[in-house]
Amino acid sequence: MSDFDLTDFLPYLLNRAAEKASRDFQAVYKRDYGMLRTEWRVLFHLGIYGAMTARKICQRGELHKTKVSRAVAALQSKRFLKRQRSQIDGREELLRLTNSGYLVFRHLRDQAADYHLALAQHFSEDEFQQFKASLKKIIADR
Amino acid sequence: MSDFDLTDFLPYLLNRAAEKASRDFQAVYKRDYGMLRTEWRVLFHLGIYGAMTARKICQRGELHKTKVSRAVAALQSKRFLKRQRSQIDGREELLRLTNSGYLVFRHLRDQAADYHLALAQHFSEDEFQQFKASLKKIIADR
DNA sequence: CGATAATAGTTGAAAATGTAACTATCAAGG
DNA sequence: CCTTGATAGTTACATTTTCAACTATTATCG
Repeated sequence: MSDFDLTDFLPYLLNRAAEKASRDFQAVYKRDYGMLRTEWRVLFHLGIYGAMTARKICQRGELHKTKVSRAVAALQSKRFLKRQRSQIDGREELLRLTNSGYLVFRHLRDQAADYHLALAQHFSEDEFQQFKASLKKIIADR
Repeated sequence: MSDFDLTDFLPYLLNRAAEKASRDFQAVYKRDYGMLRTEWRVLFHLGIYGAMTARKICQRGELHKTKVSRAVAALQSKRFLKRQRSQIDGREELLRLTNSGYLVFRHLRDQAADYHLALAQHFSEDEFQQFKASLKKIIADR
């Protein structure tokens, strides 16, 4: 019918691979903590890089501020983080994980590391490095 | 705070790369034809592989049947495809692009090829082949 | 044949997302 | 200071997606 090969079209491949990886890993944070993808991302940003404002999370993760705003509200209602209004700039809030939020982060971080390792099994060390480098090229491309 | 590197976590990288590629290419089919991602996928399946049932599209593209059902309805209302109830199995419908649907497919296929080429520019031939092979590994992994 | 189960596809309600408009605070120039 | 414009974050509304229940048809097996 046509010689265009869908299974070679990069956006299609990327989407299917991402959907698959997301579904697999989502199973963990959704089942165990009822979290959504953006909540997971926010939790990880705070867990890894420490307390920061929502704006910083938006910048670092290229997430829209409404997504982050909702994720923060959800994480707060689960008591995984606290907000602290800045004394210097009254618009900003510093977001900081609570103890239980940090425990959850560590649990999920370990699960993530396990899953990452399981995926890496499919590749040689070189292949895997190159694969990640290629993905970063796509992301970095403005 | 933690030595886990988010920017090296494969599901995260995959998601960001996929989001970026999707956003870029979505601009074309959304702007020109008001189509959604699943509509685009269904159109491409029919354009490339010829007429088939919704069920086949679900299987081939790993799409949920409600998504496909709604995409088919949308494409039909745009007059891009026709349905034909099977004589053999009264539950099935054969989906077939109309002439205008096929024209749209060809236009988008060309745009896709262009975009694909633009992405490929960032890689050597070998890198690009390897990149696609890696993505296929992820997808194929059951 | 007739009951039960399976399959193709649709639909409605709930959840999630995107877009734009909104509040509150800060910055800069006159 | 005071007006205008920018920024941090929230909210409302429309669009999409997901999940489960539904209809209609075919398959299986006593």
